Amino acid sequence: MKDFRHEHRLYYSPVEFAMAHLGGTWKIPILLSLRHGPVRYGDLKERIPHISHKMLNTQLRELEKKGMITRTLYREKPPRVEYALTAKAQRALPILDQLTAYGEYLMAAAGVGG
Amino acid sequence: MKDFRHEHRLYYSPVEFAMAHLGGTWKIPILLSLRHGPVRYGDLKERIPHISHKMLNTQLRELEKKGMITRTLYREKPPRVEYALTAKAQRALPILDQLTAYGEYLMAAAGVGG
DNA sequence: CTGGATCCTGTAAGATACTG
DNA sequence: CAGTATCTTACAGGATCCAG
Repeated sequence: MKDFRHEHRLYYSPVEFAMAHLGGTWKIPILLSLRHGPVRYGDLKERIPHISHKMLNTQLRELEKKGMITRTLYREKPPRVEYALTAKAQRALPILDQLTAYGEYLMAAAGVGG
Repeated sequence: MKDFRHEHRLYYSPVEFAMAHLGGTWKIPILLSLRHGPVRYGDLKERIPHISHKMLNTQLRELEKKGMITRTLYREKPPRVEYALTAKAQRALPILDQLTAYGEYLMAAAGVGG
């Protein structure tokens, strides 16, 4: 596999490119929280325990920029904003489910979380 | 999902636990390089472009500690060390293949790497 | 309600040089 | 050949305050 650049960053493999879209602490929880349809900012914040204000915003901006989610502003008062998965992100859902299952397997193997 | 601790670290979900075993820049390339059988340190270093001496060692130690790989020392001269996947890690291979495929899809969607 | 800006800390990760 | 130690830089992520 040949290296390639994208948005000023160097990648070494397709997996690394995929991880740039899914990796880190928060991207997967956010994507999973959107799997059943659009969710607004405040609800997202409630659904994802421990996420800080800043990280939720940062990650939403990144996911939007990468074309994984859409942002829709409804000009009401107070304003409402809804986030939703794009087709690109929906294609990742089966993998995320497998990652969840694998994580549960690892937890059992490590004897935690029971 | 209830939070849990493991090895002094706090996790919020099974996915996050799985990502601790697979995430970062180098763990997946290392695991994929071991998929067809044991590989020695030097060969591993050659097979994984751009990885530094230090990162290879650090990640190998981490993977070993997490029970994802085994380390076998052969007391020859010069000494030989072989790394191999454990059953736990082998269970991740299908997911890594899907991540590769998804990465290729994302690359095509982004118009890179062709 | 939604979002941005700033400051601060811990960890990831590269470069380099050294050891059995 | 395989591995360690040290130094340094970049970024992830938290706390807090400000704004449309």
